Amino acid sequence: MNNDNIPRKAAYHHGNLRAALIKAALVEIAAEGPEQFSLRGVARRAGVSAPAVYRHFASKDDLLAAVAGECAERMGHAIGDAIAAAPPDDPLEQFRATGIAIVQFAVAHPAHFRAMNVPGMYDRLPPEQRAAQDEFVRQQQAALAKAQHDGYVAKIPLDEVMLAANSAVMGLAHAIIEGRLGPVDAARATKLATDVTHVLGVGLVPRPETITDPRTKAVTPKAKKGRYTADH
Amino acid sequence: MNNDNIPRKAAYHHGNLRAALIKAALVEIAAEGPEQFSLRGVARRAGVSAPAVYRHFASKDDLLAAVAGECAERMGHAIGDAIAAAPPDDPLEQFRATGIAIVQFAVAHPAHFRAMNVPGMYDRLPPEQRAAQDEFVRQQQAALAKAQHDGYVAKIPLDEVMLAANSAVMGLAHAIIEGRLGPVDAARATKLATDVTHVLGVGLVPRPETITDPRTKAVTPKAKKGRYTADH
DNA sequence: CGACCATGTGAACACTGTAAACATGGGGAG
DNA sequence: CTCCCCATGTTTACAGTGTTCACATGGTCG
Repeated sequence: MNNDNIPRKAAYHHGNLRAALIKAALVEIAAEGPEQFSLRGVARRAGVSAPAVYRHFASKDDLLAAVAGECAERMGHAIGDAIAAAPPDDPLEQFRATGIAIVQFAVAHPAHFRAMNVPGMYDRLPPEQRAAQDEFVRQQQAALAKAQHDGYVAKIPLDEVMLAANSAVMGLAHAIIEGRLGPVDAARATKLATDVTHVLGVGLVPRPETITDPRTKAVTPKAKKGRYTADH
Repeated sequence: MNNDNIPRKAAYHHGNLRAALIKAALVEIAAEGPEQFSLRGVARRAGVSAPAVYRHFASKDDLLAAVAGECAERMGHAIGDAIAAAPPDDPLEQFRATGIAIVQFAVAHPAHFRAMNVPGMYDRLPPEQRAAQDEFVRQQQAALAKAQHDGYVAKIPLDEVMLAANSAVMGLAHAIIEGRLGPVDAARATKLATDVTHVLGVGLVPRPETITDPRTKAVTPKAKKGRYTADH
């Protein structure tokens, strides 16, 4: 994101420490995991003494928030690429691609993924990166809205679908990197993500007016213009 | 699980330290969160000096695994209760209830929930509690299988449905306790879980042979005895 | 009763995050 | 060009951590 030959604020003793620290933190966090992550370790890695970090970050948590922001940005790019690579005339497939991209990113960079999925991290994200993340969500939502408008998706409220889909994807990513599914390589991760989004997708395809309903309890989309009845 | 008046191994200096330590760790972890969790802190809380912990646990991680096991056991009980409270003749609703129970547990005890959802924790779980967790999964799967057999659930492979449903529930729980959905109280958590399981449920209800399909790309359940085609 | 061994303690080590005082050197004012 | 200032980095220090070792204690069993 920043070339060293363009010192935005100033070129100081180190060159551009803040950026170097974030970069060092990224490799430290990838090597040790976000829990073993040590401020002194990244300082060592950057060839600098520990308190120097405090000239650029208020605390260890602040540094962590910065790297989380960087991670969010990278994942955002991966997602953007996935959208771009999906069929441009198929918004549902675009939406689905975002989910698969997230799982792939998580399995490729588990530590980075976990670094940004930490309680309260979203609120602590640097505003710029948070905006980027919001922008991605907006894109995702737009694709889904278009898919729904084009008739690919049942008329369930958008935010509910978004929540369910994102929850499923995030949950799958967590399950994988927590090792609950055993060792999972990139190929298998893609397979699992495909399966999960497939199950979701089955639910999202609009259904005809009458459906086979063994009992009257379950979903009955007859009366109210396509809005299914919940049972609570 | 263990009454103090039944000292299984022996009654020693403290009474039953191991159990007391786990209990102390549970309140410590609930108060400080699983990252700030401090071995010395729980030792203090138990009125004992730090190295005493090492007579009962090999390391801090080992202690954490024990509390995670305790948490898993508690959540397992909550899930069991939820299944018992669901309509006994409605396996799909039972399955759904497990998901809602998980989200409710997560929002009620976020720190405990996070303590057991940590990379590699499942493998480190005490065998007994891991067995308990496996047993819960088995129950869940049985309910789902029965639901499918009874015609409530489309003929998607069971493990895929399990994965999708559990991913969605876990993802929702994570999203809530990470604060990405803003402040969420118990009532709202239940609402969200209901919504998500509802979206999923819509997908799980069997659909007739022919469906409204705007293009030929999407799901087309015609030929292969109910197995939908994936697109990769 | 007496010895043993499981259980708990105190001191110590390497490490961590963080604060305060001090050193340094590049860039702008004169 | 010179000089001073202030942003940047260092040294030292402190409290707290996980963990180990040598030692104290006391219940249990021969």
